[in-house]
Amino acid sequence: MKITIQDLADHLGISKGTVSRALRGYADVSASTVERVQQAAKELGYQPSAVAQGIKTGLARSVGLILLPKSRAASRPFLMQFINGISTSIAKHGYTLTVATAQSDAEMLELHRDLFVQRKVDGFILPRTMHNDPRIQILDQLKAPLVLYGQTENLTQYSWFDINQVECFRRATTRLLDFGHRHLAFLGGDAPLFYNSLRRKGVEFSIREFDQEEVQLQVFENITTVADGLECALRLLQSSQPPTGFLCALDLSALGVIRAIKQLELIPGEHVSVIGYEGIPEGEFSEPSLTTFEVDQYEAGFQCGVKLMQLIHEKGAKVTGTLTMAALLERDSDGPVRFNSSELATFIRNRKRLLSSQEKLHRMTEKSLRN
Amino acid sequence: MKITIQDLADHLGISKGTVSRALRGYADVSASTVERVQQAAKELGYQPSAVAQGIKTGLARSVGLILLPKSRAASRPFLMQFINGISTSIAKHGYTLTVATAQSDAEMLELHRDLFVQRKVDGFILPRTMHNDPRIQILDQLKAPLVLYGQTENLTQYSWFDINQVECFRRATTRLLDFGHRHLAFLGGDAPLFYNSLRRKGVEFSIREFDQEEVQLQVFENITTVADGLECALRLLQSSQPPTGFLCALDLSALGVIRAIKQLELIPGEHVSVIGYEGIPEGEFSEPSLTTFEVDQYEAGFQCGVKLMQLIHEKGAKVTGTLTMAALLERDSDGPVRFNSSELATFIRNRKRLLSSQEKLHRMTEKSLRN
DNA sequence: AAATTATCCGAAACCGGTTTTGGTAATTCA
DNA sequence: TGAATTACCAAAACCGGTTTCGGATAATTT
Repeated sequence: MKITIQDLADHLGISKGTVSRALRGYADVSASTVERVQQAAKELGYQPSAVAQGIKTGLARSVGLILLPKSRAASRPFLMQFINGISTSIAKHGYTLTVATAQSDAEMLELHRDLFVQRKVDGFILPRTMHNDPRIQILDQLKAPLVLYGQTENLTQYSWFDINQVECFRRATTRLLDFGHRHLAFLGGDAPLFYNSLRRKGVEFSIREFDQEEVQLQVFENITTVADGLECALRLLQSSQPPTGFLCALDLSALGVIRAIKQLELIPGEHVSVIGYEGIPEGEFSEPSLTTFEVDQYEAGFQCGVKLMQLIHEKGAKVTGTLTMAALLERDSDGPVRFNSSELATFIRNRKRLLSSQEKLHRMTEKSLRN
Repeated sequence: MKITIQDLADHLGISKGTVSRALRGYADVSASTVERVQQAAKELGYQPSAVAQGIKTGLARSVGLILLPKSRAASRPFLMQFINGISTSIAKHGYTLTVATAQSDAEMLELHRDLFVQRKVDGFILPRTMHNDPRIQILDQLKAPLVLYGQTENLTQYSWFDINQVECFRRATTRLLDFGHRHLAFLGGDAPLFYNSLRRKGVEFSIREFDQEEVQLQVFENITTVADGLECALRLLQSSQPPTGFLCALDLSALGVIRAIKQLELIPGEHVSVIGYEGIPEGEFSEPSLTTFEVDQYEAGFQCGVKLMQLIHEKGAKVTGTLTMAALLERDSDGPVRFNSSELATFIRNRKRLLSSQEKLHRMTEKSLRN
């Protein structure tokens, strides 16, 4: 069915070795033969089998990307763009992307090992780096080329690409401080992931830089969903010293904070400020729209692909690290401080009393109407 | 570096053929030898090279999925789950998923051909089926196994999986009709894609079923973004016969319609009803939240993978088609009709006059304040 | 005890390419 | 004109597996 190099050689009346050398561009083939072979290959639609090529070269011409979908409902809005970036950059080298998913951490490690040992991939891109990432340890043993999307403890040993998240959160925090906010809360994300400590570092750095003892910061971790953010903010806002500004490691938790603010009949961006990170599409449609950092996932994928190709192809290639910035989307969920923390606390208490008395009144009215 | 079958054979003092037969489970190997080989393979961490295996078996043990990201901003929130479904089902057969992206239709076709001819994949999953899908024509020539995610003209020739979108839109339409709406608009999506005609068919089917001449339906196509939906709805609502119910082929356009309604100072779900399709996360956070159909992309991917494995492995396997339902998420963007179309037109006209006079007043006040 | 059959495994062919080796014919040089 | 290159290509080895073939040994049957 499929045409092989032998078919092509027979058709031309030459040996398959010559066909191969002609197509690979060896010098010891006459120009006319090269021409004839290329012509015939095009006519017959011959393309060498990547599988057969791989056996001699030892390369599968594929890079691995292993995903860990937390739940069946999890959405990664920009996975498409990340994949697009990787695929676009590696396609230049005739590479394709092998994607697999694991349901647990253990399975994920096993998958990395198996894919490389079975020579299904020549290297890996590791997204969502963790502290002392176990994937790195395993791949190191196997001497598998890898590129990190994110940072880790030892940045000189591996190639990596990342957004300068320290700088992003420094800017976000300074922005709130400039707005006059003095009571801040940082809602961190997945604690084991490396990004979390970077984002917190940015917040702390900005506050230290601000050089004022009057700034209060409360730090929380593992606030990863809308529900988490909602619950956490609701609790904080009803405390005696509520924060007037929220710095959220994730857009999702920021959306939860906005919900909490509205649930307390306050206006996000006026009474309480919120800044997120990632630029998920929901942020544009929430009310108010979410101030956040927009991450270019295409670029991230592209750069990771480029770095991996270097590692695989350039003999003795140096590992490289790259930091870029994300764009701040100044939208409507933050602004100049209206109340300081104590005033806000009082406001919320009174508002609450008002609300409950309104409700009481409402219930009484309903009752009297029924009678 | 990497251990080969020959290394393992030497280590055991037997021939590599026997090692292979032992591991492949041939009957003509003694139980004790099988045991010894398996034991040694585990100890030395031997796993056969998929590349080398593929050359004899003719299989790459990979399935292809080629994506076409419309723009660098495009988000596919559930791609992760679709991939997860595919990967999970094919992993049972030792298969992995090869993902590539194309920037144009022509490049997409070329990629399908190349990946199969180069034997990088053994078959394809084709998402987003089109009318007379050119991918099918090309892959048919190559006799490449394929599974459609979506339907097409000839459903008996290929395996496919799809949501019963006709039924979904029949239900959505009947729901609006039951709510008392009589002037409806259908905002279709990408015209060349097959889903579009199915969704419209569902709307038309429901109206015919309703058996009432009084129902008015306006149909539009290529309304694929929030901006499209906004613009289209704004125009329709300010016409002399505005629809009171919008059926949107895509959640994104439905979000645009909601924006348009709010922009005219109307209340979505009260003055005008909107129903979407897909269940994107933004729909949950919009105000009001969007009534829509939730599509299980994991299940879709899983089923496509299962069907493709059947085609590749079961000799003379029959092609199969499967239809399932999506769940209706009854949220707040639709409800009982409040005004009929004429009343709504009057209401919008008056509201507009009111708004502009308010604005005039506002400007006068500002002017007098400045003086 | 001889003949037959089963069991087990080594040797070799094969898959579709790449790369090395070696030989012939044509060309260049002295 | 003869020797030394050079240009070109066929043949063969190789990559790491799978599968076929055939032979040696052991077990069973007659």
